[in-house]
Amino acid sequence: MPKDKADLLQGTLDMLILKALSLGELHGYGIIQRIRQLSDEMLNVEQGSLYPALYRIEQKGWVSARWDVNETGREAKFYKLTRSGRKQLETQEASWDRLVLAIAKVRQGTV
Amino acid sequence: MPKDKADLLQGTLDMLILKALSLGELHGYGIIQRIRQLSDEMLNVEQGSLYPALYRIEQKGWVSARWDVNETGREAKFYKLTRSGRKQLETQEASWDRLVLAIAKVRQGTV
DNA sequence: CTATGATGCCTACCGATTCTAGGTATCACC
DNA sequence: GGTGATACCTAGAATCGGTAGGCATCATAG
Repeated sequence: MPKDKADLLQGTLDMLILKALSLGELHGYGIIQRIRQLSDEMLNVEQGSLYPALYRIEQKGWVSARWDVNETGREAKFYKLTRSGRKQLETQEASWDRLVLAIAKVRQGTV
Repeated sequence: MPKDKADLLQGTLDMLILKALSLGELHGYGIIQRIRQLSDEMLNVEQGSLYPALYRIEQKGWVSARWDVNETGREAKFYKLTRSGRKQLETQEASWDRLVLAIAKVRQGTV
C-alpha cells in the first residue's frame, strides 16, 4: 500500500516554507494548505514537521511572526519572510538546482 | 567559505549507489569515484556515509557482496545489484522524479 | 629509505530533520 | 451533541549523512 503522497527529503521543507511565504504573509496552517495546493496535492506537510520547522526558521531570522486575526476572525500566528529569509530562499533554491542537476548527470551517465 | 561540493540530502544516497552499481559490479571505494565522476565532480560521497549505507543496502537484499581482487591485484569487496536492487532503483528514481516535479510546481506557482 | 598520498576497509558518535502520535481550543454544520 | 475543519503546540522515535577517527597496502617523491 504505497502512499501516493511523497515523503519529503530532509532539507527540502525549509525551502518549501520560505517559498510559500514568498507569495505573501500566512499563518502556519495556511502554509500547509498552500504547499499542498501549489504542488497539486503531491506534497503534504505534517503539522508535526511544520511547527518545529517554523520555530527553527524564525530563530534563524528568516521569518518574523506576529499574532493576528484571519479573515474569519480567528486568532492565528502570521509569518512573514524577512529580507534575510528571501536571500536564504534563493540560496536554497540554487542548492536544490545544483543537486537536481548533479543527480541527473549521474542518472544519464554511462561508464 | 561555502563548499562547492553539495551535501547530499537524506534519502538520495541509496539511489546514487544503486545507480552506480547498475553500470556494473564495483567495490566500495570505486563507487565513490564513479559517483564523483558521473556527476562531474559535483557530488562527493564520504566514506563514513558510504560504508554504512552499503551495509544497510546489503541487509535489504538490494546488493550482494563478495571479496575479490581488483585489476591491480588488491583485495576489495565487490558489490553487485540484485534483481530486487534493480527494482528498488526504479522505485527510487520514480520517487525522486515525483519529488522534483512537485517542488518544481511549488516553485513556479503563484497564489 | 622514509614520508606522503592514494587506495581500500571499517566503526563510533554527532547533528539535523521529519514523522508519528499525542494534546488543546474554537467553530461550523448536521 | 458529535464530527470535521481550523489552528496551535510538544515529546519521542527513527533515519541517515557527516566528522573523525583507526588500520593496512602500495607507489612515488624527496
